[in-house]
Amino acid sequence: MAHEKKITINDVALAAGVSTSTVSLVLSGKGRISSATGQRVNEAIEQLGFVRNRQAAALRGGQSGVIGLIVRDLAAPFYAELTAGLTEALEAQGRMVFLLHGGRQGEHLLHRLETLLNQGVDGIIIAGASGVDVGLCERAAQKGVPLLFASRASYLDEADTLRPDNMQAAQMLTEHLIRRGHQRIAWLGGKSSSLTRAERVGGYCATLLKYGLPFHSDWVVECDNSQKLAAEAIGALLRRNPTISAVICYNETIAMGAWFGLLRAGRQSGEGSVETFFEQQVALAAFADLPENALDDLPIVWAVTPAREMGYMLADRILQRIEKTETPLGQQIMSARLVRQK
Amino acid sequence: MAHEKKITINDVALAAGVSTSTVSLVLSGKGRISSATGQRVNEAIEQLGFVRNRQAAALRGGQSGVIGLIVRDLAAPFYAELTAGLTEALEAQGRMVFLLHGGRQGEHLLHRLETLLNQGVDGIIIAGASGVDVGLCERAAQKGVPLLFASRASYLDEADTLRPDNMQAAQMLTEHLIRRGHQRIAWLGGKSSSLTRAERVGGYCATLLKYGLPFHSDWVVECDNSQKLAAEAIGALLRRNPTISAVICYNETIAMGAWFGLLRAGRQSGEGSVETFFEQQVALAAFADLPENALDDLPIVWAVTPAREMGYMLADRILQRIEKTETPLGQQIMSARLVRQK
DNA sequence: ATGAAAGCGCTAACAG
DNA sequence: CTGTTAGCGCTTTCAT
Repeated sequence: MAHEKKITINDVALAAGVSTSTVSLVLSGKGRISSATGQRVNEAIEQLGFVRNRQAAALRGGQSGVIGLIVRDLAAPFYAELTAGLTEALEAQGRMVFLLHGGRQGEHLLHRLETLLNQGVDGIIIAGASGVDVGLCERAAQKGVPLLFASRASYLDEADTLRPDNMQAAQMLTEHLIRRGHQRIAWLGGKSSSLTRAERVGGYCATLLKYGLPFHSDWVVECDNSQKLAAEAIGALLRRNPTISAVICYNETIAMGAWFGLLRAGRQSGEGSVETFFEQQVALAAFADLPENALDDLPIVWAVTPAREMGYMLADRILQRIEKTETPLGQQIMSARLVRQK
Repeated sequence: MAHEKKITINDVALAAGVSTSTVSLVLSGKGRISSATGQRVNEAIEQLGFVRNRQAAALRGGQSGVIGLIVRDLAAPFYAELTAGLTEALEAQGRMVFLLHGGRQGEHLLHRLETLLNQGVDGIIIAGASGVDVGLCERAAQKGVPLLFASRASYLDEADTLRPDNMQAAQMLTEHLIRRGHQRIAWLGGKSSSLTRAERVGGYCATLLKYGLPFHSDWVVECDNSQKLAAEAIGALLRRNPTISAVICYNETIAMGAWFGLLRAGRQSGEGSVETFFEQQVALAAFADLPENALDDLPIVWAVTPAREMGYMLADRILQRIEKTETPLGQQIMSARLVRQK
């Protein structure tokens, strides 16, 4: 392999007949350089096809142009979208992303953070951490590196955080059903240990009460994340409480399962009237992470978390934190969007 | 912000009572270091919580420990899984991943490559590029940086490539149906311009012929990627050709749509017998990217592309190329797995 | 087996 | 406005 000779600012300086520091100044646009010199330097850069070596820059103390991203689970659509959005936005700003995957464990997290810190990243984003110890924030603060969290619920109170507005999403969904005339609205799916679910159920419950509608704790059904189980659960629920006219589902899987369950329940009865009842009378609403165009085929109302835009916002926010040294920390929330069948 | 002092190999050297070069040697395991010294150095490292600064190492000429990854579309499950697998495997080897997103355009690709090269990455993986010009490979070769492609079909003939075995997957699916007694097997979905589809249809067709079964070009139906359209298409197909007993679907969306279509077709007829016929007699098979556990609820046989394992393989392969300077280029294919309802 | 010294490419004082 | 200079943290000959 014929390793090509690298062109450095020295070569550029030589070609432009200036010193290296002048080139550096032009590159970073800092010093007050005469436009004539700037011109000449830029021409030389162009001609030689010079690209600044960020490693060296970072080593010396400048910015590396790199943001570290620790993602809990890339294979989950929510995080994939978020990562896509973040990467896109950051690249548009001429920056790059260091990707670390699987940020479950606290201990590992600290080590990962350390790794990123030592790579000289300009900022760090942790997506999907739950129960973060303050050590992380302190460590980053010590190093003077902005640290930002993105999560699905409000785990972190003292850190700079972006998260979806789960309550708002649930309120929106519930209110939509109520406006459509539903009064007896049940909840299906999620594990009660989930904080995200707690927030959503909270919004659902609050909205019911706000409209003076009944809230029955046995209309809130826990369910593992499986279509099959959801189908069974909704069948049982409706058999026990035939007056329920709408069900809010915790996510896409539950919603699909619920829909199958309605079909099946209608069919099992063997009676046309009941079949019609279930299919036409029970409305389905659900939360979703997927981009909207994937959802347009089922008669379900969705509250979609705009994961990609969360990525954009994260990019904005981290850049802000990097540029302006003293940006106040804070919680930022992202509203969901209502998506109905076309 | 109180920027903490960084611990460098100097600190380690001081603490261990050796010179910096000794520490460096221990770190890279190169020089012949006495086990006693090695011990002492490692203790010091441990105690001080030292983490080696890769940037400096890379700058000086060592390895950066970083692999560049350019992904076409992170939000697509296939690439998300692949990226997850790759990142996981690479991290396990103490390496990191530079993520660039959106590698559609050739021109941008070259620029992105240049960016990565200038970050001092040890290797580059491009996932999802189609129609790559040779310039990329040459450029990487000039710099002595291994370049690896991952794609969904065999676009690239001269490069080091990993891709799924689309023909094998289609053969497997078709053969499975034939073994189950199906003789009249149709194809639904995909656009005829897709190379992936071409390879799959090829496998399907070849297997039919191999078993002496009929291949009708009008049993191969193109279809946009929408559940609704797929449902309509399968209805029309079966109406035109009522003897078809199995349908192979191009992907998950098509398969779901086809399934709905079968349900609907059965229902529309209003006759129990026809309903039973469609539901019980028409077998559905399909290609899928999703991890297996998401697929267990529908009576569909899946050929799943093991995207995550492709990520692992990519990691292996790039590391191999990095370590052993002269690894022959080559095409590597990844077989699909058959997944049936439990 | 280990240490001394010379940079990698760049930036940031400080001079001029 | 621009040049000089001194490193950032690490690896790597070359001595010892």
